[in-house]
Amino acid sequence: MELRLFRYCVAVAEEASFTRAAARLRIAQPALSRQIKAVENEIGFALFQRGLRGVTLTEPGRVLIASARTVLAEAEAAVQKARRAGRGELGLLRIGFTASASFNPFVTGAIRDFRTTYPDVEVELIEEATSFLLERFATGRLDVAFLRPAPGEVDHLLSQRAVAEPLVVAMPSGHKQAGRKSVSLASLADDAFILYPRPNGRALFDSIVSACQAAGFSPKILQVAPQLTSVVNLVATGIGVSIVPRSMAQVSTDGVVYRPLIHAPQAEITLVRRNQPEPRSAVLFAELVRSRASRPAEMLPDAADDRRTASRKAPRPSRRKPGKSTRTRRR
Amino acid sequence: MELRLFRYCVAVAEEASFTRAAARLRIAQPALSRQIKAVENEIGFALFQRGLRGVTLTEPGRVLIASARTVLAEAEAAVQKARRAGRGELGLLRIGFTASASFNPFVTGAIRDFRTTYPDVEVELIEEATSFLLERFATGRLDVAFLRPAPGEVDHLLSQRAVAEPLVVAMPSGHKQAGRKSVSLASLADDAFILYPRPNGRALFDSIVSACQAAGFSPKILQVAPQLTSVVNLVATGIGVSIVPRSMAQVSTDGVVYRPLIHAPQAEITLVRRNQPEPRSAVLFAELVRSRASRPAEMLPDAADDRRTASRKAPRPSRRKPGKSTRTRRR
DNA sequence: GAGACCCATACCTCCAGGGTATGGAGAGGC
DNA sequence: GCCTCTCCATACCCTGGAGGTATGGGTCTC
Repeated sequence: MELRLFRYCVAVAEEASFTRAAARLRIAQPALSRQIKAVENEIGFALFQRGLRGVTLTEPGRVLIASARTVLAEAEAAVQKARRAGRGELGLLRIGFTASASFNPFVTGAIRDFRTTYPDVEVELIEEATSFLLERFATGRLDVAFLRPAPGEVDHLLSQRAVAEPLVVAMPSGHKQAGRKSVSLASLADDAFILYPRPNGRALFDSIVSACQAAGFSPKILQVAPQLTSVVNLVATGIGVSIVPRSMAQVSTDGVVYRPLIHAPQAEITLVRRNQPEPRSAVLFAELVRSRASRPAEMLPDAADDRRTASRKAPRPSRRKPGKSTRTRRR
Repeated sequence: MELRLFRYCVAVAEEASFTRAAARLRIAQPALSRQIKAVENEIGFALFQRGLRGVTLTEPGRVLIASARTVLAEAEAAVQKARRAGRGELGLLRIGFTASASFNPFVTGAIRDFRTTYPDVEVELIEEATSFLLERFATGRLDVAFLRPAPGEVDHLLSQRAVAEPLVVAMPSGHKQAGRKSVSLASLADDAFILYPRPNGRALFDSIVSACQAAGFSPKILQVAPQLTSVVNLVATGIGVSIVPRSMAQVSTDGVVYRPLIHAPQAEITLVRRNQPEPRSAVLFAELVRSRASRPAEMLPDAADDRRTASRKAPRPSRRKPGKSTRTRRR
């Protein structure tokens, strides 16, 4: 059974006449008669009651035509949906980001912006360490990602600068420098540094270490925190200080204060995406990020909003559509 | 776009290979390649990412295949449903009956029985006077009906005897014969008779009149009741008596008593159906009625059940399926 | 009874879907 | 490094079935 036959049946039913239906279908009446007969043979029952003034539907005819209409409509809809998917307006986009990027209002704002601009694209959020994100790219399990790549780490992928933010010091509130308005790296030469493992995020690790070396010392590293958020908690215990991207200051933990660094190095967040079988939605996302990046942060209402609400209880009043979901994965 | 192309796309997606899919579809691989390419041209985007070891779906491909599967399944289901409709197991059956027949447990039992046996046949119940039912047959707006035809009235239709029941007297409870166990027609010679208009039901009217004449008198007819149920209410007012089918005794109204007639005439209910473009479900219904009619009433659990519950508040605990409905029309 | 209308049958045409042969490109084995 | 295998694409040919024309049969209308 082919859709053509469904179309013919519907036409005959609507015109209540083989002759008129054939005219509408731009085929000859005998051809139509034969095709309808073929359908009736396949069904095993007459679909039309041939009368003297046209035809009427039999009961199986009524039932078939009712279904045929929906089948035809859905077939057409399937093609349209595929086209939309081709344009990137519909489908699935897997967005990865590192824990440190997830606190950046530019990143969260871009994702939210994308979801409202393209509501039919299902967004899957994947928070993982840079190394795992890159592994996902290699195996095709990720479309775009915000991360902080080390030099050369993403040469095989398309990448574009998304946003930069200065690093700040996170220190116990009882630290001797805690009273200062800003802190120089050199003054932390004797402190223990809490960082997370270098393999999980080479770029940030290396830039912190090299900034210290530029300030004239090699940091004493207590490399114990698996997650970025646990770094802050460890700082709160007083065992050491840390250097984190400024947006981490949103995580206001009792016993931790954040202070700007004098001559602070910038930590860049890069948007990376696959280049070979690249879904169009990833291109749309990259374009959206690019246009956001070209605007100053103050002009981004979402980002500003994000910063204000970040420390509150429900930072994101997500009114999600039924049927659409934003899945989030963490390791 | 034809279903064949959907089938091809699904096969390629499932096999992840043009070669294997072609083998499964029993066509040559180049033919399949060409057809898929045609689809991709129509969509405007590649559906498959050609790799070295087979192919993978692109995003528009994923979207199309997901829809294609449901379209294919529904197309197949449409054919199956039409076949079922042809066998009478699915569709619409319009069952008519007169008011007097609607009180007969055989009739209601048969309808209920049909609904449980063929749950996918939507039953439309139409309660109208015999004359209107016959008019509906003439214009094809009815499939089967329970009625009491006058001689020759249904010769152009298929008809079969369904059930017979004796006539009984309905009289005011203060009537002088009310105390008797059974009543002879002759003893009612001086009473006024409440009947409904002859054109609405010639058969019953005529059989009552001729029974009276056989008993030696012409009834004085107060012909004022448009509905059968109002006959009973009028009897309750004390202005006269009536002769009704025994199953009407279910309508227990204060002030009315029913008494068997001595040598009571039988009132037959006939099942009538169209013969020309007859839906198969009407045949199934007629067969069901025929098999019920061949069994004695005592062996019909539904009928017995019906009689017991008829005078209660909710005579029919209709647990109807969602989506299916039993429509009822009255004039 | 002639004409109109409508669907069915008979027979012919032609193109699209399918087949065979072959090419090209990358992966893997020796 | 070359051969081979795998897999998809291209080129070209063939055939079945969809579609066209001519015509017939039945019924209603005028």
